[in-house]
Amino acid sequence: MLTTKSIYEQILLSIESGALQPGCRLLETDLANQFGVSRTPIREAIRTLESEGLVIHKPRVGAELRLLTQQEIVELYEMRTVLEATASEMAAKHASSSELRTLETLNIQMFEAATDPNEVAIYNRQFHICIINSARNRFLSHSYNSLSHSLILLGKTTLENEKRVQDVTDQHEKIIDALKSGSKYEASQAMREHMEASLDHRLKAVHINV
Amino acid sequence: MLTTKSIYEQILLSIESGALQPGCRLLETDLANQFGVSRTPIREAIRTLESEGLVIHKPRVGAELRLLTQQEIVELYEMRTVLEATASEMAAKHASSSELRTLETLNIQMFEAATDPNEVAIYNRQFHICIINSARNRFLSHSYNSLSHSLILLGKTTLENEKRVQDVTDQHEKIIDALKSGSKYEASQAMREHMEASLDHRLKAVHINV
DNA sequence: TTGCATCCAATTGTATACAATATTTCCATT
DNA sequence: AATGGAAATATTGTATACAATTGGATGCAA
Repeated sequence: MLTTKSIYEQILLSIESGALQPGCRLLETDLANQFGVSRTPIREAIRTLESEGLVIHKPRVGAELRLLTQQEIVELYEMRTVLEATASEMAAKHASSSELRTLETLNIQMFEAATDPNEVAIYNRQFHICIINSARNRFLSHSYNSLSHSLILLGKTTLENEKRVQDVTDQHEKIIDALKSGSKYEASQAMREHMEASLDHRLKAVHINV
Repeated sequence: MLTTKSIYEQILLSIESGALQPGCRLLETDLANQFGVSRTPIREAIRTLESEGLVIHKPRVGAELRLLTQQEIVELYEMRTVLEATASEMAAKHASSSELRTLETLNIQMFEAATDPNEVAIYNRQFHICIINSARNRFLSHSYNSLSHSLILLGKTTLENEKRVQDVTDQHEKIIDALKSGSKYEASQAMREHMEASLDHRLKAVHINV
C-alpha cells in the first residue's frame, strides 16, 4: 500500500538512484501518475522534502529539486563535520559495548565488501548512523538525519575503489579505537580528519562530473 | 490571505502564546474551522511541524503537540549549545563589522527593555539568530531554525526579571568582545557559558511549573 | 461485576473537482 | 523583425466528498 510516508521514501530513493536529478522540477501530476495515487499524498511528501531543504518550493510555481553549488557542498560537509565530531565526542562517553562491537563488525563487513560500492555505501551509512545514535541526543540524531538527506543530492558514493575503501576503514578504525578508550578529544579529532578526507574526495568527484 | 505557510506560522504563534499546550491533540477539523480554511492546508502545515519534530503523528490517529521530558530538555539545550558555540566560532572569522554593530545595538536595546519580558525575548532571539547567520553556513542556520522551533515548546522565556536581564546582557557582551577580537576559542567558550546559565534557569523554571 | 464482541461515532487518508495564478504561445502592431 | 499584449495552457492551491481506520460505547454473557 502506498501511503504518504512511503511515497516520501520512494522519492528519496528516486533521488538517490538518479531518476530524479537535482535541478529538475517535481510536477505533482507526473509524480501522482507515476506512483498511481492522487496529488494529495504527493503534495504532503513534497512539503516534508521542502522543510528538510531538499526541495525549493516557489508558491504557485512548484517545487524543484535543490541543486547545490560548490560553496553549499563545502558548507554541507562543514556542518556534517560539526555534527559527527560532536557525536563522536559524546559517543566516547555514552557508547555501549554492544554499539562498539557493532561498529567493529560494520567496519569489517565494509572492508570485505570492498568490490561492491553500493554495499560499501550501505555499511558506511550504518556506521555513521550508529555513532550518531551512540551520542544519546535525540535532537542531534534528528538534525543529522535531515542533513544526510541533503547528502544524497550529491549523488553516488565516493567509495568507488578498493584503495579508497581501505583508507576509509583505516580511518574508521582510528575512530573506533578512540571511542573504545573513551577519549573524547581523540574521537572527535579522528572523525574530523575522516570528514576532511571525505570532502576532499567529494570535491574531486564534483570536479570530474563538471 | 491565509495560505499554508501563514497557517504554519499561526500554529507556531499559538504554541508560543500557550493557546496550544504541549501534549494536546491537533484536530484537523478544529484547526480548519478556527482558521476558516479547509483541512488541506492544515494537513500540510502539520506535516511540516511533524518533520521539524514539534508534533508526534500517529497514522490514522492524528497529531499531537510533543511534550518534552526533562531529559529531552537537557538534550535540546545540549544540541543548542553545540550549534551556537560552533556558530560563534565561525562568526569570529566571518562576522562583518555591520553584524558586530547590530549585535551591540541589539544588546543595548535588550538592556533598555529590561522591564518588558516579551520585548526582551524578541531582542534576545534576534541576537542569537544574528550570530548564527554570521557563521555563513546555510545548513547550520537551517538546523538552528528547526531547533529553535522546538524551543518554543518549552513556553515562555526565562528572562523574567531585571537582574536576570543584566546577567544575560553581560554574557552577551563577553561574546561580542570575543567576536570583535576574532578569537574563535573565546567566542565559543563565552557562548557555552551563556548556554549553561540559560539551561540552569530553564530547569529551575520547569521545576517551579511542576 | 467483569470480560468480550459488536456496533457506532469521530477522525484521518485519499481522490477529485474547482479556483487562482503563472507561463507560454501566438498574433497584432510598430 | 521585434515587441507588447491577450488568449490559451499548464500547474498549483483549496475545498469537498468519500473511504478506511480507530477508539470508545453499548450490550450481552459468564
